Amino acid sequence: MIGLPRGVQDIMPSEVKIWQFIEKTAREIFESYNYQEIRTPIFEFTELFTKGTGETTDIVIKEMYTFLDKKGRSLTLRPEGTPGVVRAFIMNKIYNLNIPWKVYYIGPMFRYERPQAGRYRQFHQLGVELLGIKDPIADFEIIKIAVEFLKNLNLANIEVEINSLGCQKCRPIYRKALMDYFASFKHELSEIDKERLERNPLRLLDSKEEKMIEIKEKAPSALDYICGECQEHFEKLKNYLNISNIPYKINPKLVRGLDYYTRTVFEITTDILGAQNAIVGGGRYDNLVEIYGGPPIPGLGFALGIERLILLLSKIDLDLSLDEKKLIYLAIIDQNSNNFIIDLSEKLIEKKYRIEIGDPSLPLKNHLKIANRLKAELVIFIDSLIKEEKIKVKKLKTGEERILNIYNLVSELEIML
RNA sequence: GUGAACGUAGCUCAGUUUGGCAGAGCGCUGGGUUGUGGCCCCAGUGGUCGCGGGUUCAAAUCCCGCCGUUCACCCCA
Repeated sequence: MIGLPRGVQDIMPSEVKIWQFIEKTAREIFESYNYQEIRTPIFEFTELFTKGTGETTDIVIKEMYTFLDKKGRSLTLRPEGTPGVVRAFIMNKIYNLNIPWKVYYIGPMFRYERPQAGRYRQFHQLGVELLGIKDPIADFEIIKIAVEFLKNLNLANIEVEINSLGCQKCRPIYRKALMDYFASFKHELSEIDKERLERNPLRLLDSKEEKMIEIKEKAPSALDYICGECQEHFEKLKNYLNISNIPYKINPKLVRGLDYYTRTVFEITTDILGAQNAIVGGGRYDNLVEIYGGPPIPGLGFALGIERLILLLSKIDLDLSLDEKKLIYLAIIDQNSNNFIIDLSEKLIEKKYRIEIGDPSLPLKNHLKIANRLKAELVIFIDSLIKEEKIKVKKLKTGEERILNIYNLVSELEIML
């Protein structure tokens, strides 16, 4: 038997309902805030991610599925959604006519990591991006949409954490302060952390190594170093959150693993997912459009892991069968009724029923067994009665049976249901 | 990439400590009962014990390698 590569999986029919429910809810919420869906390619030039996501990030250093195509071009399966969206924004010159630009996406992402619960090599993200608004009301809107979405899925036990990483002007000052601070502990740092210190000292803040937890406790906080404008931006965001009663926690140690973030970063976490506690992550990226060679247009967004969401939802009871169409099982006993069966099937489907056409070679008993297993509401017996233009119908729940005239069959069925 | 646990029927798992005929429940198939399905009763079906190698008279069981899953680290969604 040929198996499956590590970290990828089938989403089988029995589990697809929850996916559809999540996607439907997402579309409803996002579109009610006037976001439109965008579908970008699953692979892009590798450069898009090295430049955008960042050379110092773990994603780029060790997690990308990168390969050469037949002409020797370096391509990469997208590890996250934002770079593709921003690329599309620039390539299609949206900034000339259509900002702010509000889009969302749903689709697979790929990262070469050791799989764990809620973490796979092919996983699915649902993300929202907003380009062209500098005002903190945009930061608020993005967080609000994420919270609203989770609320609509009946998720409790979630916490919003926010932080500000400053802008191009003040970030270097903070970066310097962090380097100076950690440099004094240099002899205590692990090899990886020493390297981080040089390349991206912000990343040291979410290290979970025992020594680091202690050291970083007293590390300088970004909020003390950011400039006046960034301070004001952050204050305004907090104010919006207060007004709309979205509870949040300021986490000065919250940094994110992508290089392009500026100012606001946020995460929505839960305590019931073990180490994979981040369910939503996002932030502002005011320089990314420029990094890709576009005009100076600010942007921000969030992404959410669908597999993790499903893991969370599996802990609460959800009835997803409510909006299903009612199932009618056609038990074919008389083999010479093809015309009638085809005609009846079409009529039932037109009336928004689901139908299951039973295997005509089965005995009556098996038809009922299968109909019961499929949770059919009604079984229609197509047997010798058809010669008298009559047909027998059984309601499975009550066992009630009726003989109906074929001419007003469909309307009689509605009465039985 | 590091450390640990695990992998037995379609599913959930027992059996591994101390090597000795491959097991249970659910499901599935057939039968009985029921007005013809569900409930109940009876019977049957189902396995390369993850894969490969080694030790042994004998391996699901002990040893080694590989693959996969899970948990933690790393990191992130």
